[in-house]
Amino acid sequence: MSEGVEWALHSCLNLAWIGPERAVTAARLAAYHDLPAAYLNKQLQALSRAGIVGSVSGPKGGFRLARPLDRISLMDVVTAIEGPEEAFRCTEIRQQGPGAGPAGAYTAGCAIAEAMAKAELAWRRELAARTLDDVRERAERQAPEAPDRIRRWFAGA
Amino acid sequence: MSEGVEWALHSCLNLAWIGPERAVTAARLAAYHDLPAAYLNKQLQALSRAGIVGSVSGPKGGFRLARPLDRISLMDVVTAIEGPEEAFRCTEIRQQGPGAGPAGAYTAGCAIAEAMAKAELAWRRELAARTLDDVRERAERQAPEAPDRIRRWFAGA
DNA sequence: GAATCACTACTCGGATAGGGTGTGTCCGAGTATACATGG
DNA sequence: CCATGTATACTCGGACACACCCTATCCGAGTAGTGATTC
Repeated sequence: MSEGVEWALHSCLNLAWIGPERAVTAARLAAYHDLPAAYLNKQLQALSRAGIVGSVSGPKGGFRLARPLDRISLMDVVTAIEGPEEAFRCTEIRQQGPGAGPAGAYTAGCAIAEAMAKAELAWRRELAARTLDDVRERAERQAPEAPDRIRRWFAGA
Repeated sequence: MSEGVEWALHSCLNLAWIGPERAVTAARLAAYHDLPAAYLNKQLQALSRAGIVGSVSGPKGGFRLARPLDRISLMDVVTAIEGPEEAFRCTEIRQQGPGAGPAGAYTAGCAIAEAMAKAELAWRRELAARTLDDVRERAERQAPEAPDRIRRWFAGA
């Protein structure tokens, strides 16, 4: 899985802790975790296209969350970065070569593809059920001082 | 996900239908679905290393299943081809840059990584629960004539 | 003094190179078969 | 005729190129602020 997913998730949480009052630039979000600024910008663009964050150009510009954390699921972020394609894609090799049966015999779906799709569905269901607010809550329970530290750092120079 | 997974799964089912009496060469398995023989051979090697299939060299050589289908899970095949690494790997960017808190503050796991790992666990659990024999049964119910057709083709020239 | 306008500085957005992993191919190591040879 | 040794053909196994996508970077489009200019 793309590394950008991890960056996007952390950045969303940071944006939430900073608050929606002012926009934060990609460069600043990147500096906070020592990430390449231009590349993080690319990931944030993807989040923007997906409607997860809003963006404004120019001075005082930057990114901010487009909706509250409890309305953003892990699935939303993963889909925004990785795309909507399934990990396992059936290429219907059963219909290729001498192994292909009579035409029209393949009305039923490939049993292998179905089994793989079912497993992937379980994964997606789990991701869709967990919102970023759940993650935030757990993170704050583990490190209660983190939100303040983050807010202060981003408020400073 | 690697395309080899699909090939490996179909090949395992084909091997089961052919029967354990004689070994089948990678070239023949590949020809059945019009796949590049040398590359399918590579995937079968991975299955061999994982102990899913057995291999013998020389004339009359080839591959055959190392154990019955009901003792081979989808997870086994995926792990054999893709490797044991998790799809989402946490690089602990929360400990990088100015955002890093005091040393020793990170005894608890990253909440993001935990949530992603839980989803992936659901996926793995589903794959581990489904055996190739389940898939075979469903496939035979959808196309009852397929096993005979496969057996005949591999028996022929 | 206030309004208008041009200028500047700053940020996102997409277009542009580089590297690593999957994809595809090739040749050598090893073995069962077939055949020639000798008893 | 039977046993033995040898040559041979065939297959797996790993080493070797190629391609595509992720990673990383740069420059242009657009905007808010600032200052000068004019009424």
